[in-house]
Amino acid sequence: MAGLAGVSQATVSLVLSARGDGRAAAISEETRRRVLDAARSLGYVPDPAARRLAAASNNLLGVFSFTATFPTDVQHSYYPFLVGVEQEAAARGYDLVLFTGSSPGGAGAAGPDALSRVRLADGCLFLGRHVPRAELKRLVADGFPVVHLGRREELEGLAWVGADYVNASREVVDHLAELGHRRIVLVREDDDAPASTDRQRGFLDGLAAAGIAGGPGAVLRCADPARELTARRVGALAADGVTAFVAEETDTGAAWRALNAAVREAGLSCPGDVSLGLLGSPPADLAARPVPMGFDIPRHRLGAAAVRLLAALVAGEEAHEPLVACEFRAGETAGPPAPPR
Amino acid sequence: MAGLAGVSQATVSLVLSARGDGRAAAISEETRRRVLDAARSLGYVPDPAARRLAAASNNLLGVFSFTATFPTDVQHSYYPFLVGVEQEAAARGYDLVLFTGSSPGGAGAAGPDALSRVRLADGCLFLGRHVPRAELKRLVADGFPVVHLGRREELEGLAWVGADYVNASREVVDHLAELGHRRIVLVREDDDAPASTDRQRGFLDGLAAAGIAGGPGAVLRCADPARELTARRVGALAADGVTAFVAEETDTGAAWRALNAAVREAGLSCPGDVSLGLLGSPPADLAARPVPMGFDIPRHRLGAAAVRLLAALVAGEEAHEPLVACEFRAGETAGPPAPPR
DNA sequence: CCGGTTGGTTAATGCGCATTAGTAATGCGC
DNA sequence: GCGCATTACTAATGCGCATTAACCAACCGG
Repeated sequence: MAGLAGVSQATVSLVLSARGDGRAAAISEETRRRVLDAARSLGYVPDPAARRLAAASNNLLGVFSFTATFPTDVQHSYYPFLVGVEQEAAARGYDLVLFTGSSPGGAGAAGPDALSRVRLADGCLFLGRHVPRAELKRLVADGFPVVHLGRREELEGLAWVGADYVNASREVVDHLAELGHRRIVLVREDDDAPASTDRQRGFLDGLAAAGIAGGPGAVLRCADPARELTARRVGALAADGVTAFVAEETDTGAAWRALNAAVREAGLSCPGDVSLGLLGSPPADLAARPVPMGFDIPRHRLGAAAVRLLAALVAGEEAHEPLVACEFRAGETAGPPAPPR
Repeated sequence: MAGLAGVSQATVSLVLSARGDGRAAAISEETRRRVLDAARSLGYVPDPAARRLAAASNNLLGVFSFTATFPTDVQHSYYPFLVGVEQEAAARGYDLVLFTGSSPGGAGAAGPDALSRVRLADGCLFLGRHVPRAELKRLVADGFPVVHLGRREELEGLAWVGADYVNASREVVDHLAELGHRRIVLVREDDDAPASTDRQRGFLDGLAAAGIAGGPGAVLRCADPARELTARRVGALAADGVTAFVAEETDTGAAWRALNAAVREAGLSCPGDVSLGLLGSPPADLAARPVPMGFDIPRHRLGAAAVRLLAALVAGEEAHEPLVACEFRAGETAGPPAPPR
């Protein structure tokens, strides 16, 4: 231990774990220097496990992902989140521990104690849908700082950050309303995930704010968009006065794909005859022109927000606003409505 | 502690940390069951920090990158390596610690002790060119297990893994020779990085093996390929009997770009009039058709190899072969040479 | 010259576990 | 019935640190 090179042991601890703020502890400048020098020359570093055991903290934030953190399929990865996570963690002086949760062949994956390794860090961020509830609940119940990336309200007391789909969807409708559209239809899939219901709520809010009657016809709920959303149906709606369509974003992008196909087949031009909006980002294979009007989920900001929240929890502070605003994207698929015939 | 619910304490430890293999310790079946039941009903989980403290190894592998690990610019990131690193680490039961070395605003970034945090893990992987030599040397000298991703021979005793450019480049030439080409020219930039010289060596080896005279004209070294590699020059070479060109891969892809442009301008068709090879992967913006003949650096395998090597060092074993073979890519830019006129 | 005070340092304690030496209980042979 | 081996468990120790009470020196006012 560095104590030999210097003078004592507890002193080393006092020097190395000196809190930057507040009272600068009772250590003479000379001693401090001696200790630091010795530590450097010996390459001494306090053992994080010991630090943690001794009821302190070790400046480590865990990241536990239930799909491989670095999947081979980059498309559906958490990479964009991690960009923000890493930046924010670095800015706050934390290092990251990647718990390789259930990677292919993952080690600690199986057992019920897979999650317990996480306690090695000061707190932990969870990514992915398939987090075992029981385990997570225990962590929360034990007062271990935990933040879930993505909305997660069913679990009492679990902190989370998510994107504000309601307001973002509302902005899309606002935009269409400002352009002059009075008949707008939402195409969504038949799914009750919060991400879907949030978007619908924002959509309806937007209609209401614009003084447009929602009515049951304003939302098209399709179990199989590709089959149900035919060119004929879209054509009929357009003929009936609908001038704008909005589709929700999902993993598959089915609603958006079907909507686009139907509009094209119906012989309608996009910004000209009807305006289209996408409540999210386009799937990778449709990312090229034309850029859809809609919004982007600020994944890196979400990651950063999650770290901020986690850091606050670790520090014993209270949680703040968990919703992060999305970024409106003007795109090229929305314009003034065609004059009625 | 679960001891109360059961009978003792050390017994709990014996039960819970029972090694599956070997001698099943001296615990009666009944006691074992009692302990397990109690543990389950109390939701007891051994504190990993304490375990590590007592066991003296923490199953953590460090990853220290001198550019942000998750850069905003995904193109030039270490992401592909990390895919392999994570998989291999997971497979071996290690967790990863990301030392946010010099991320923008990084915390421990500045000080000379930035690297010493690394000792927290059982060993550490280093990515990036700008690793401070002195610090690294200290780690190595102290016997701390260190592996550098990318060739690094100047530092005595530093373990590293790298791609085998020599053999990969040679294979490219072999392929051309088999197709019947007898006059092949290498276009490279004016840089003495090992990645460049390795490729040239492999190229020359390939020529020699095919019984083709290397001669000084076989290698075109350009400080500024875009300017020096004109259509006229390429045309002249082709007229002189050169039937195949090979370009080295660099960050910018300048040599490959210039070669392609020159061939096109010279009015030469690619697999028809001349064959082209790229010693590496095409830059992202040229990744579409036509796929160049050449080789791919198996980044994820490199990452995995690095972890294997590091794990071996941690276990006190000796290092193995540091070179990882590249994958030959037939592509669409090479064919039999045009018959001489 | 003494009690009081402050600044600087250390000895001692405990975090929760793995490990090892040691104890109690039982079985076995002679 | 006594030694001796086995089996089943426990007491004790230490991992490396943070923390805290305690200690020592010097200094100060009275």
